[in-house]
Amino acid sequence: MVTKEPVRNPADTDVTRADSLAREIFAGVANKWTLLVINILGERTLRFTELRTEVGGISHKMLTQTLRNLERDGLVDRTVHPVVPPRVEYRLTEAGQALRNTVNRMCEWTRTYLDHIEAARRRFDSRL
Amino acid sequence: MVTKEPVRNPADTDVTRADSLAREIFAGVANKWTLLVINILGERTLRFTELRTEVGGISHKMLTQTLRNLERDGLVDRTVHPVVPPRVEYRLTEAGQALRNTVNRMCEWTRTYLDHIEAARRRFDSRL
DNA sequence: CGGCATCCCCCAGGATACTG
DNA sequence: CAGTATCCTGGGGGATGCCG
Repeated sequence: MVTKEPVRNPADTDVTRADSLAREIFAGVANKWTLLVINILGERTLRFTELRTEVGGISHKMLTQTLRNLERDGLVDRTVHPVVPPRVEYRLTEAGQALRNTVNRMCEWTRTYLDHIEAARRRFDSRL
Repeated sequence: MVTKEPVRNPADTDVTRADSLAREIFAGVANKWTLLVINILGERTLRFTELRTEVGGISHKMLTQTLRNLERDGLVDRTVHPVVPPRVEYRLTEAGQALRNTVNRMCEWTRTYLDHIEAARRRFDSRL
């Protein structure tokens, strides 16, 4: 007799625990380059170089690395067109799109609180 | 003649630009420790040590540093009770709460796609 | 064009310790 | 208990170069 859906050990799904799988995944995704790339890759399909120019300031190396991780986690699809010069296209998978929704909110949040934060900083810095 | 609300230079609000204010703020917030701390500080008010134990794996130094940044940006309020031993309490401001909403979604996303991602990784790793 | 490897530097971030 | 400072190491991340 087996449990059909072997329910995951709750310890794995707890972002709070330093050694949980959830934490591992969360930490892997929670960094600026990953989130920015996901944000740029909206509904669109983009080539490597397009991505590179759209994500301001990202280096060739970091973009490659970020994309490999995203591909490995199944958040982006990578399509290689067998032509010369090579044409490689990236687009979000369904899982990637889902994450993108949250990233979008984060970007909106940034815009919404820009002034607020800038003001808070001035206040904080100008007292002592 | 002045414009009443000096509309912000669009360049400042574009997360995409490497040198925009939006990017600066986004990048400052888009890292695991900051997001985890914000997530833990839900509606609750927590003391330093409580936070320390609730955010598994964070070092004393990183927690201090993260909290200072959040305080500076006006995302958390810091209350010092003049007693000995000191009692310092942290809670999210309205801006912090707003950000927390997006962080929560990100945590939920992590749980939702745990298996999905784990499977994708196995597939990716096991070919070549 | 896109991937991968190499070199290298700088700083994120941990460990430790002293103050109020 | 909380904050600050110092020390020190690993690895994040840039620059460059060479292949397919």
